[in-house]
Amino acid sequence: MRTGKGWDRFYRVIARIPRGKVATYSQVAAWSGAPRSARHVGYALAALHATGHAIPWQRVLGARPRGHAAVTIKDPLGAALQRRLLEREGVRFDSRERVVLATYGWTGPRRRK
DNA sequence: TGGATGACGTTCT
DNA sequence: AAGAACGCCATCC
Repeated sequence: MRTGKGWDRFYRVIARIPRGKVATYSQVAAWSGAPRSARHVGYALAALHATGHAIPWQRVLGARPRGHAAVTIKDPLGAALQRRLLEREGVRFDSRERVVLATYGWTGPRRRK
């Protein structure tokens, strides 16, 4: 991608999110070492379109109150795709189109063992 | 070089 | 409770 390595940190964390689990933009930012840069995680993911990536972008959602997360992609088609991809791997959305992090949230990268 | 831009998040109305 | 207003800050142009 034409944006530089600044976003590789985000991609590295996102690439480790297990299938069937999700993380929020702010969590990815924090686990990448840039705790105030949640926006840039989304910005970095938007840039993936051109790269022929292998990043599980669909596993990153926007934070919501009470331990929930939701799709925040503005483009309706992209949003529908994200939800479809997640449901395909077992993530369930509630009646308000939100995901319960207690069930599907990734707990973050493990410290070296 | 500086201002605009956002797949965000929190606080204030 | 819903929506507007900010704060954030790497990248773009």
